[in-house]
Amino acid sequence: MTAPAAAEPRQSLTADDWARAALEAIASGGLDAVAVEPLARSLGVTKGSFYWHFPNREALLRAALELWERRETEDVLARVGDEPDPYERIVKIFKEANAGYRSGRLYLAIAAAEDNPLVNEFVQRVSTRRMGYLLQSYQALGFDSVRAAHWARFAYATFMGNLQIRRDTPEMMPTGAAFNEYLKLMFKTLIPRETIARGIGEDGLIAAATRSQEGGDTQ
Amino acid sequence: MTAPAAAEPRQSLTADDWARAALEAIASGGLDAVAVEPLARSLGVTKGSFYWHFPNREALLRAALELWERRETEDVLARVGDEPDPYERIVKIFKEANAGYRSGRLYLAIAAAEDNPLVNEFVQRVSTRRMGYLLQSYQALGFDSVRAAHWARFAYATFMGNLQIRRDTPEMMPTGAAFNEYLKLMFKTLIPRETIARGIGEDGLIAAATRSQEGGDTQ
DNA sequence: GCTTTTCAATACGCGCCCGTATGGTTTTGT
DNA sequence: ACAAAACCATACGGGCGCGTATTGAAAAGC
Repeated sequence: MTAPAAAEPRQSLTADDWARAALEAIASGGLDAVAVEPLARSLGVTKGSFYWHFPNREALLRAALELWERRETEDVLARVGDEPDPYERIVKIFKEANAGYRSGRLYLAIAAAEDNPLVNEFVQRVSTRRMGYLLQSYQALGFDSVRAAHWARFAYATFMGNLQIRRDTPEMMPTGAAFNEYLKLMFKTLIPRETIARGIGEDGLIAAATRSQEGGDTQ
Repeated sequence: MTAPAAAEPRQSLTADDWARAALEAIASGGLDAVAVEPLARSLGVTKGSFYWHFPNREALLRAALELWERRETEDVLARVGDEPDPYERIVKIFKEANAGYRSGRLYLAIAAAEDNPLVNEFVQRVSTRRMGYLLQSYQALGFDSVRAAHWARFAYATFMGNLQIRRDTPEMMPTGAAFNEYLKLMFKTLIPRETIARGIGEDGLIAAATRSQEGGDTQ
């Protein structure tokens, strides 16, 4: 613990190395942690390197956000893109989002700087795309677009909130079997699959919602 | 638009004035916006004033957080503390949290800096207290503590997520009648009434619950 | 009336970050 | 082998925020 340490620069840094480091910095220190000199130190180089790869700090920020957006969409697509069953698709999205703590933190950290117009632009796109998946899935479950939008928003809000809870008050989150129970409860509640067969009426929704709590909750 | 403008300092500033200004700053610029010199400018004075009222920046931050915690608990207590019906209590918490956009922004801004130990301490307390209300309410609805914890967490996550959506992608949030529909959907889903009839068996509660379904009044 | 106390302006040094300028070293092409 | 390009170090000026020191002026106490 003598100095901030310096990872040896294997060969020669690329712009992408800087972008990755910037994302790392955001995840653990927020948007303001994207500072040229500290990043240079953590990469074991000096500013001289940076200003060869980028014209200024904002360019780095943009590169980092682009990397983030790419990863985000690729990941989601790769994991749930080919799932045919809409129910399972929603489940996968949920689990994926609830499992990857790291990416969750990153999302929250970036979203926290939504006042920055550049950041806001990216958050907008990523959020819209994610919500789009959910919307499609709920429509595939048989909901008309209005109700699908409500349920999709509901589900999205819930998992965003879970991320927040996980970050801010981890003790509130159950672990092990209890966590699985919690997940199951949310699935049953947020994905009323009976609605498809039963036709879509107000009563159907209520039935689906209420029934969700008495199902066998073993394991 | 010549300078950042300066609100005239009515009389003489108090420590509380500074704390209020600091909270304002957090709401619109994040934790880092709590900076002595900028705040002094916005208050129409100089640092000389600040360092009479506070020993340093951290003291201001603490004062702001204390003010926040006080407001937060007072507000919640004042609005839903005396509501006897647990169903209505949950509804009120939800509506309150979903209506006050300002306080929501503030919460998110503060929580975004949970890496700061001081901040984390306060977030912890406020979150725990809020969650406590929900937990009690669900227990009053007839759930055993495990299930009540699950439902409370679920509801809390959902409304935290709604805050986030409202801040980051406001277009996703419906307005007017559609918003009331959305709220109703969440109420019906997150506050299962069946348990009331099964558990406590108070007819009055059921009446109150059904009554609340039609009075959607949250702009 | 005069002294304290209260509140605030001004001036200074420090640290940290940005961006530029300039030069140095290592690779690559031929 | 030599020039060009890629990559990085060092040094500088400027901005901005923190904290201290010192002085100044209005209100309160006696």
